[in-house]
Amino acid sequence: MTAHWLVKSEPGCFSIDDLAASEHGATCWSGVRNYQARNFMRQMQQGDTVLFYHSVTNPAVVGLARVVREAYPDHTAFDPADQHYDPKSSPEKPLWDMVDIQWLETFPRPLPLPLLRQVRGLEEMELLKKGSRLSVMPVSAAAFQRIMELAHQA
DNA sequence: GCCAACGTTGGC
DNA sequence: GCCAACGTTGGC
Repeated sequence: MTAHWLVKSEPGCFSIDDLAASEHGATCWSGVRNYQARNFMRQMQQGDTVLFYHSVTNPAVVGLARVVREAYPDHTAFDPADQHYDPKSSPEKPLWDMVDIQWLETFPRPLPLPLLRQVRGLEEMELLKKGSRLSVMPVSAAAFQRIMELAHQA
């Protein structure tokens, strides 16, 4: 059974265009330094679909990707020069994981956060909950369906 | 730019 | 184990 997820990224840092422009449209989703988000990534399976969300600037769900490699150690945590360096993680005892995701599509029209807040049936989405700061979260099959419909409405 | 909400750290 | 202080996220 395919599961559905949502990942957040600041477009100024890494946008869906950056993903699409990556080699094979794929990238490692590194830099996650939150246990809850990490644990969700560990549950991701190859082929799971991933909604791509732009945070901060024009917050919106902007496209779709899929998991092409399941969780493995995030090597950026080992590099003292990396922005996401974490001395508590080492190649011998990795603390943080990442997955690889691949671009599938950029929606013909992005779905802005204020719009999503108005959609009946999405009220329970983690994304829409007050104070939600999770950067990786599960999405129910129903919510996923609804969002895909909205994204492709004429 | 402001600030609310949240997670983490560290003193005790 | 508690909790205050701090840093970060992210909407507005």
